[in-house]
Amino acid sequence: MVRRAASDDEGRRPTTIRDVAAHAGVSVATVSRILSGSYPSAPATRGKVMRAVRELDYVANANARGLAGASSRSVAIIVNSVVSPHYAHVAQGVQTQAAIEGKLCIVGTTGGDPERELATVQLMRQEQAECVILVGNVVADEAYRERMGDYARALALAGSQLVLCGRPALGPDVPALVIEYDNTGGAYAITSHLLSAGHRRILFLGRRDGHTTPDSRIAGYRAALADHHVPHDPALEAEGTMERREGHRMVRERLDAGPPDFTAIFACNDLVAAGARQALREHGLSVPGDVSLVGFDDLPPAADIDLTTVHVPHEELGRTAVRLALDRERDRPGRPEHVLLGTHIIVRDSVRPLRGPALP
Amino acid sequence: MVRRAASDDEGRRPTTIRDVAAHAGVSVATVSRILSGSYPSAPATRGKVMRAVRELDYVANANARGLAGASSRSVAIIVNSVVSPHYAHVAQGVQTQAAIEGKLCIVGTTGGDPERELATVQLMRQEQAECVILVGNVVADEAYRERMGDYARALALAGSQLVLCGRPALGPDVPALVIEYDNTGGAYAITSHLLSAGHRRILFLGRRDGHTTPDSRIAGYRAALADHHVPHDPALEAEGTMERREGHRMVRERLDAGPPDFTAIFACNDLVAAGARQALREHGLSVPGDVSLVGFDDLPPAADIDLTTVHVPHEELGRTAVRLALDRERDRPGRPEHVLLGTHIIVRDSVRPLRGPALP
DNA sequence: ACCGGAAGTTAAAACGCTTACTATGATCCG
DNA sequence: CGGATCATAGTAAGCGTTTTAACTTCCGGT
Repeated sequence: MVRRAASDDEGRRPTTIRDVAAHAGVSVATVSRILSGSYPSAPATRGKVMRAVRELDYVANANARGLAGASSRSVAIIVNSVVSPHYAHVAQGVQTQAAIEGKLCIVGTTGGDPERELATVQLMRQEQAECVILVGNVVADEAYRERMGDYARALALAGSQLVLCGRPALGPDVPALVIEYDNTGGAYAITSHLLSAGHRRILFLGRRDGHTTPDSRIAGYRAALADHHVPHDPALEAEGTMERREGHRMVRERLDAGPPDFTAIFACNDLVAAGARQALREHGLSVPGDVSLVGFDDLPPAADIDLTTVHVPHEELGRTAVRLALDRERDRPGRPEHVLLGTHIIVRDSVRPLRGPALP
Repeated sequence: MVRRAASDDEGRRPTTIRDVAAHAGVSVATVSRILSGSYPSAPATRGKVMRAVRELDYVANANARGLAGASSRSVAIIVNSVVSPHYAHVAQGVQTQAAIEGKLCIVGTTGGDPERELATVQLMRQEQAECVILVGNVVADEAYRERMGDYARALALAGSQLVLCGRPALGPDVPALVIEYDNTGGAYAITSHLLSAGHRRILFLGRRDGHTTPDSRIAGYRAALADHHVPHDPALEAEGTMERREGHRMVRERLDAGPPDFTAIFACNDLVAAGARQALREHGLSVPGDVSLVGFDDLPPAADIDLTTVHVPHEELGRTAVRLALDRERDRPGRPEHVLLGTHIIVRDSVRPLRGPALP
């Protein structure tokens, strides 16, 4: 059986537009036109062609289609990892909007490695993606910026478009769309929330100089402290990545070293907050009874642990990225090159006002 | 330099292999062969070509490449949603293995709609994906099975391959790879775990007849009850979908109606368990103090809420799907058509033994 | 009766690449 | 030293679409 199928091979080649044309008794050009729909055609012809398509179970070859002229109808998204809720939600937005626009979505992951990111961009360029969306946090290394700038130019030259999603612009002369959300503003707001509750010693979890996301969040934290005339203690800025276990580690190490010298914690994201919360409980401290805790992102773990946090419009970020990138009237004066989406606090049950005078 | 290269052509058309050939002073065939690496070539020629590629910043056109013979180098994955941890983790596995095999990954989402799923498979067929991986739970509707069977055959005919990942086979004559994990076994094991702790009235959360995943999990639950000679009370099977808020709803409605008539809960997945836990706490019941709680999946929410659950090898599922699908020695006798990956219990802190005689 | 043009259709030229098949020297054996 | 062998490189024929330009009809208007 299998052997027969294999030897039939030349006969069993997939149906092409030529087969459809022959079956319907028209030319390939007509079939192509009718299928792409963008051309007048007699109803009778149309009927014949559609029937042939159904009978032969014909599906167009996307490669040939892409080659012959029409754009490849695909958008590319590059993320660190698909399992991280942050990226997943942005990806979901991209997916949704891509589907609406009739494009499909190719995904690349980098594991946070700039080298792999660059390589993946090249891959997407090969693939003729209509736009390449880069999501998230990255090292603001100079050599890297330059290289990415080159790629942005290369993409633009090829009629594609680089989109930076949730990360700062590369430079004024780089042809890239930037869709950001207000990291600093959100961090400022939630730090103020803690300050209003009377907290003065707020531990920041996840400082990581040179990484764009933590950098802008810590900036909001510092600005809020300054505006409230609370002295800034660098010792209250713990260094670490944005992973759950890092949140756990940072708090554990701190508590192992002695009793807490803070009354509240601002974790640079919800994952870190979840880790921190676990470490606190392991040391017999409750949230918010003993320590107040806030995060950033408003992603799944937040609701589960009743965390007050900053809501980030992840899906909208992705949708906007696609929508703007595909908005092909490039010359249209109204088309923004830089979008900043707002963030806002979600109050749950992880912050308690500090009783009595709380000055250090 | 750049200006010259651009003005050489009438417009800013992207660099082609012909440009590279001209620049290097060789034929296109030579460039093609050197780039694909699958051919002997003199080191001198190779050097010239590589330099030209670098100088012109040439990247091959994947569409043309796919058209001209070489396979399209892409695998397709179709999931309900990218944000659900379950799908995300499988997708991660697919991504990883695809990257290892040098393929890229195109993703489609269906939102759980069978109609959209079918449409997306067609889209992937157009795209000439080397395999199409379908993940997860689905209604076992007969008409749907038949249509999917047709698609499986169409894909096979086109040299592609349908892979069913975490869902049951379509039928004996359907050319599809099936990668499952042991839902029933896992459910049996964790139910036994509760039974061994003395629980006799175990509430099952998430019955949904006709949906493959809940069906097979509840089957394990029932089998364990039967084997332990515990009477099976259909009233202890609450109906609902696999979402967090549904877990919350099912438990809330139950507790609103009267005091708990159960001592433990088996939620059909971790998300539902998280929702259930929240509802319990809102009613002043603690886990595991008052009620024991277990889930299924071992995904992020589980660790945060200290949930005893069944570990599912999600990533491995995705990796295996890609690996097997691309294993193109179809005739190789050893190539399995059906793989069943094992599951095992992860014990955390959400189950407490029941004291004293616990017979109903 | 003739022309201009609309409507519908077609032949054929791309699109950028891979890959038989073919050509060219250089090397080697008898 | 003639022809066979080998290592490279080139020629050209597709791959399955889209699209341009051209070609029929078939009108109504003059």
